[in-house]
Amino acid sequence: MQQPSEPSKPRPMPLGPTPSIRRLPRYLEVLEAELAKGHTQISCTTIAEATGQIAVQVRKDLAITGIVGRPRTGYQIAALTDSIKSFLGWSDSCEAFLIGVGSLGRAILGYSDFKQHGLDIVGAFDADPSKIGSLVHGRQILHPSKMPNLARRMNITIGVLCVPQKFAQDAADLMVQSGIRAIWNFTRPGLKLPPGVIVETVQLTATLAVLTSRLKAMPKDPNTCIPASIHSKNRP
Amino acid sequence: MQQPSEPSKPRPMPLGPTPSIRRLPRYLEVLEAELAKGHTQISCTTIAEATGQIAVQVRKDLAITGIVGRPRTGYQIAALTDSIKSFLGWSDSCEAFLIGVGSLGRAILGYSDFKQHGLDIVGAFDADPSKIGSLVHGRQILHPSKMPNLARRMNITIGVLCVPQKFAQDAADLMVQSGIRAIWNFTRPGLKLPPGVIVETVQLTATLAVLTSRLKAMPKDPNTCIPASIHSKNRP
DNA sequence: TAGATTGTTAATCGATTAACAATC
DNA sequence: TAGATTGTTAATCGATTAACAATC
Repeated sequence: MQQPSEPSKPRPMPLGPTPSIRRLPRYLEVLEAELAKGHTQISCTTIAEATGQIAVQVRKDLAITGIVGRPRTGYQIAALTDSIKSFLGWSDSCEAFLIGVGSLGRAILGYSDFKQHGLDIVGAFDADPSKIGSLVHGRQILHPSKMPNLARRMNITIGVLCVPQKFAQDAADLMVQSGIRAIWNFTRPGLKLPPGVIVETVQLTATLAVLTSRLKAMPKDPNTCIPASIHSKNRP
Repeated sequence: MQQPSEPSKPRPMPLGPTPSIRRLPRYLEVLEAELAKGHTQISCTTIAEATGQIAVQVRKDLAITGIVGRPRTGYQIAALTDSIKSFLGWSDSCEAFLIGVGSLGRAILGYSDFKQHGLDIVGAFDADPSKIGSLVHGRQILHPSKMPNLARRMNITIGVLCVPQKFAQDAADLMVQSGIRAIWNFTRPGLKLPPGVIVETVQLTATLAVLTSRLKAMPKDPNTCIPASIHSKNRP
């Protein structure tokens, strides 16, 4: 699969299909659990069972990371973990800045798991004077005007955007000016950004829409989410 | 499209494809903005431009809600809004309970926008004795043991699951015992639930994986997220 | 060896996009 | 009327699944 014949040429880095990439973090969790059980090898069948998928899909997903398994034995857990992390850019956690320390920004700052998942938020910014200087989960809040210099000095390439909607475009512009090239966007989609800057927008309302519409479409109590009575299975 | 010939028969409620459903909330935002501008009519072309899509897709997406437009004029904004909200189950916001008032749970409780998006969190639970009784964004935190009775009394059908991973299955079981039939899950996927209970899992690490892997695959600075120098465009 | 598992090619499935007649 | 827009059928595209030879 990988042909390391010309290591000097800047190879066209494989992108990989989005659905596969989205499944990779889940596989990492399974690998960690299996390693904790004392196993060193794992097969696609095992991963598939643990994640509720079929083995072929797991195999295809793993293949995009460049890993090569062995028939009969499967994959070395350690090597597979490295391969996935390397592909995702999670080998060393990237340093990131966060702007907008409202309740969501605060929650993200407090979610320490991200450090294992490629993201280490090393700076937090907010324009609210009453917040500046205060500590939130160990980070001192700075004024956004400090971002450009600091980001360039620290070579920050990832920004987490959590400001209120009306400040979203300005804050994104500031990130771009600061040399940030990838934005994890918790504001609405539709930011105008120069080419070469990557955005991933988290739309919580999209998943909420799926949940509520499926609930509404359920066989029982079809037209409302406040059923007349939960127990009246067969009304006359 | 809609043939209201047999209103008494419990019609097989249309489900609709997930990608379309995920886009509907975004259209609602556009409709609200257009209404604020004083418009009463809107075409798919306009919605498509505002959301960065093509008109046919918007039309197909809107069609799943049952709305019928008029050639030349498009759709009545008010009627379209109602149709989307009705399809999503957002006409009246559903009352929901949240369990796990850590930093993420706190953020969700504080995010008042959800009330416009079909979700009104009217109860918050946490097993931590130091939290019980305290107010978080206007809700008093209760012990989880109070959930079953309260949920049945209030006919709660939606639960928001924000507990630490190790308590996830127990908390989900408690929700099911409480009569909750749809779970918005912020813990890891893989909850074991009886048939008929709907789960939507929010995997922030999945979107983070897409962001970091795309960044890693960018033409500039391909193999690291800490570039040697941002300004050295053409190194010799 | 036999059998489980891999990697890969082909078939299926579903969503997106294109094409176009119908309509206001 | 002419032209923009809708609803719908057909074509394309991409992802998932099935089938199978290769391998340890």
